Amino acid sequence: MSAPLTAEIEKTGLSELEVEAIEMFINFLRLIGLPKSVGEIYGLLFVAPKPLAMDEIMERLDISLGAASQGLKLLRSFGAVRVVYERGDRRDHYVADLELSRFATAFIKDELQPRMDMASERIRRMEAALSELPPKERRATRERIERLNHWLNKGQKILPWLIRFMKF
Amino acid sequence: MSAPLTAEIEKTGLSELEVEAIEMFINFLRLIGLPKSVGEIYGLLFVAPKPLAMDEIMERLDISLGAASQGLKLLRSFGAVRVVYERGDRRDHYVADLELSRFATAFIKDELQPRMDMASERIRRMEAALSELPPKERRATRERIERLNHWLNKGQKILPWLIRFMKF
DNA sequence: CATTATCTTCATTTTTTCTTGAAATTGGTG
DNA sequence: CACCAATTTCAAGAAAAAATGAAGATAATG
Repeated sequence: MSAPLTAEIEKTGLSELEVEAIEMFINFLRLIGLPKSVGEIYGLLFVAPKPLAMDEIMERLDISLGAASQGLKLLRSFGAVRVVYERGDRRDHYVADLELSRFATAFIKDELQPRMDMASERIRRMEAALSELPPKERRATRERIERLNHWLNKGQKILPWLIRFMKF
Repeated sequence: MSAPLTAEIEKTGLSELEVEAIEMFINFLRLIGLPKSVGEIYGLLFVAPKPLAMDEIMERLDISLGAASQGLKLLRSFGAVRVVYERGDRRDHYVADLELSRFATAFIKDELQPRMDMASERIRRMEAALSELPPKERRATRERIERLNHWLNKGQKILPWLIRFMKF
């Protein structure tokens, strides 16, 4: 097999640059619970020199119609991807929003904050359940619950700060 | 079905307090990619008034030998759980370390930092691959890679700070 | 040092999550 | 307004992750 003259990787039809970007985003987005296909799509769009239509994305990444549609829908919902209209083409075209903090804020909003709210309620219920405990265990258990509460508050405090930091 | 006289929930053998703690930790630890069984174990130990042996954990949570052994191994590796010796009992007994920051630091060390290191290398390779690009696209692409780099540095900067904040 | 309780490992099974693609829907176009 | 390209949805299939438990390893005890 001869070395390619361009950066195209024959087998995949993706340049080395694209492959690196795609793999990077697969890795990072997986960290916040997003499926591989979503990382692929965002990675491809992140380095794309021009807006891509869904069928181009499907073809270049070799993913299904459904994965492309659902992945783009999710990325749109995060604001991580935007639709741009290309004159003379019926298809929607997509560009990456380069503001990576969108992923973090979406994660906080969709995953972290709801769990923290639930945790607050749980802590309240745990405090109520303390009375059912043998008196001997009460003090130590109350302290542990207090510690949970402390952590939760700390988390709640740092989140807005973190968001601001990420947005620069 | 009559209301239980104690806090024991007949069906599960777990008190309401324990159930709340367990569910809370299942939820939070899942966020950092840990399986349900690990959250269950830590949650149970977090509110346990005394050290528990592995077989007690298995029985109370109704999980398998393997899940208990592997979960405890992982938690030990994080420092989230410690072994204490109970005189006159051959079994290892476990207590939760209450310092929740251990999970965060383990996550950073095991998941986040390695990916950041990989990303650094990728960015270097992407910069090298720029030369293969049509000159027209180079500037814009270089800027995007630069933006990735910027984010990565920002991340690297904030991590030690975050860790310190969590440890108080 | 043989016995036995305890614990770990790992091949298999189960469960969960992700992807696929056909069918239904939408919306632009002639 | 009928057509058809583009997109969404979702039931079924595939892949990945987690749980199980038997077999093997370890270590305490008499």
